[in-house]
Amino acid sequence: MKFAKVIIDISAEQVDRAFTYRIPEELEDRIAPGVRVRVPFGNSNRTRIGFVIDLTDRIDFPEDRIKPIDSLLPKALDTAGDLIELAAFMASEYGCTMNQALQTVLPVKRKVGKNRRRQDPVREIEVLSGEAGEGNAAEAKRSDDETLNPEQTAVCAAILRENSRPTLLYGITGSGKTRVYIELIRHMQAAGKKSIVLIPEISLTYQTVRELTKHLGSKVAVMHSKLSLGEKYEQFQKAADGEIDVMVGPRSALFTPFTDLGLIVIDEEHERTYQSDTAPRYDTRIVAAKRAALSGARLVLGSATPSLESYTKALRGEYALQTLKKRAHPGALLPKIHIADMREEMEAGNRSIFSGRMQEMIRERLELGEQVMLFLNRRGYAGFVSCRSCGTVIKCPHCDVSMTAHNNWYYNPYTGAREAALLSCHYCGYTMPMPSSCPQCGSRFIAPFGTGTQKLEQAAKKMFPAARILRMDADSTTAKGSYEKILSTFQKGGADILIGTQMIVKGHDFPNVTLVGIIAADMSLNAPDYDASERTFQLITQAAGRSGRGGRAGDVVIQSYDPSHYAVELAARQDYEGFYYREMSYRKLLHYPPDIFMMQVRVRSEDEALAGEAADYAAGLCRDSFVSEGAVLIGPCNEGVYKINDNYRKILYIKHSSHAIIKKIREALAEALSERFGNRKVWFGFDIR
DNA sequence: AGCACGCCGACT
DNA sequence: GTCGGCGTGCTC
Repeated sequence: MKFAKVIIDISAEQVDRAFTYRIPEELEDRIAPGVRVRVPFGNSNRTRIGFVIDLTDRIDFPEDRIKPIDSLLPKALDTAGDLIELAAFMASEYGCTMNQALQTVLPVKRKVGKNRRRQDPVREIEVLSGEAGEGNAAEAKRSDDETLNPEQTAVCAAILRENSRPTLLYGITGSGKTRVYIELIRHMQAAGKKSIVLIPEISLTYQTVRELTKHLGSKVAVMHSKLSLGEKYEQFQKAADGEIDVMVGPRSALFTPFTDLGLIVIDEEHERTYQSDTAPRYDTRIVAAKRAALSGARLVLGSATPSLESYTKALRGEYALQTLKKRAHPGALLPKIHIADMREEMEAGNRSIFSGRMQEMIRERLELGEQVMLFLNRRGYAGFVSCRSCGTVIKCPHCDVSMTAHNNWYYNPYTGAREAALLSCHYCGYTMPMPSSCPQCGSRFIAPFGTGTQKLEQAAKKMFPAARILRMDADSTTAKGSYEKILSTFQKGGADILIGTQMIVKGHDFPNVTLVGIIAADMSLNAPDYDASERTFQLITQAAGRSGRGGRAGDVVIQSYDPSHYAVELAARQDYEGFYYREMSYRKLLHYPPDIFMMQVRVRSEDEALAGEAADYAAGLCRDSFVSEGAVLIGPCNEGVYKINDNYRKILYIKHSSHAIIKKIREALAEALSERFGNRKVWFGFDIR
């Protein structure tokens, strides 16, 4: 092969195509798809870096104008050819440049810096689990039995039989999904094949990781989000060198350069972290399905609360569906769930954060020397507005999502309190003044909902002065290793109450926790997103699963201003199917995903007028050209937080029932917008759900 | 993204 | 007359 197709490392559409370069003889045997090279580029022959994506003998460009590759970048990693095809898929699926896709898919060698101390992530987890003491020993005993129960065996066999479709593994909490993964991985190891296990976040699921490393030993490598780029590269290097069989890690671990991949597992597939928030904004589940197809690997998506999207695909037959309905340890009891109606509490004169039931049960646990977890699912900065007397939440008349109070607070001269002056809708931009009394019942106790974990901690300290309280949230875990410190302190019995945001509800096993309190189930229920109910159902179901794992049945108290809401009720009953059908009927009625496809078009500019002009232009294009094709346009309007970093942010939504058409619309829009605004300081982003 | 070419305003 | 503005177009 005398020539190489090279993508230049510049993320601009105009140069995002393959350029042909001559391969100098001395480099002939070292140039392969996936390697990075230095090449002369442009009029001035400036040296630029590029990715080789293909080798060829035939050229479609005058030979005398073809320049030679300058040199090879040191220590380039041998890459599975599949990964380049995967990058091409991502570029087309998510409308990013090939360069961006390659940057995401191909590990780039960086200096191993900063976190050098942390040599072996697996050992780090072992150290942590060692500290956990008896809890760990007890768990080891429980999982000693290597045999699967009949249900798990059947599921494994069915997954292995499924050779073209991904499998959705719906298994209730405690049904032993991890055991199934381990069995599948062993099967692959026996066949000489490699496995990738994706998890939402190491710190949140270290128990799953521990189980995997314990059963699969030294052939497992673990990546986590605190690894430097250099360290990630080192892990990838091990995979490329065949030193390991299994890679466990967050979504970027999907791109582990295994050449003989047999299995991809996505654990807790409903988690939002599987959606990338930087370009290319890919959905790990979609890209994983592509990678599995390209390399003939099995894909398993596991969850106790599958995303509506995945369950819908399973029902349509696009995914195979396997279920685990039995708890793996017959002794393990489901927790008892109590719902506290906060409106009644209000009526009875209780204005504290804790319902009478919650106070009573916390006291009881403290006396018994058992532990309590209090969970507050605070989301975002924007607060919804609700009536403390009747539970009414102010909603947008056009969108059926909560109105939010944000960024426009004022100090009420009568009460001295900071209050919202204006409410607006996240979706259509409709605004209304903050009402002074409840439109439903007239109560004056109507206010933005804003309880935070710090406030909860203070209240708990005041109410239970003798209790030792730990708080874990984004603010208290910024320091390295602080997660682990808080968790291991709590696990060793160093505190009675652990207060936290959603990070405390995931996959931890605290045998002495016999009470889980969900302080405000309505918090996520009234987030201004169409999937707020789904998120709430998932959180409550997962949180409830935390209580009483040590052989005793635990209790869960759910506090809500809207306790009859189906998400709360069905989560309390652990009724996933019931929730699925109920929520799907709502999505169908209002035309939200996964019933249809919805594209977000985001517009940003430091120039407010330009942002507005660009958003209006995009909307105009859509009305002129796509509405006739059945597309529905919503907006444009200001984003929930209109200005960030001096950038004004506009958003519009385009809905369509066909994925192919919505992609076509994205391409047409992207082209027309770059034609019109390409040289102006405005940025566009597209995102299809 | 850069860099050159190219065609119109105020300056040594 | 020339220096320089940034609009348009190309990069193997």
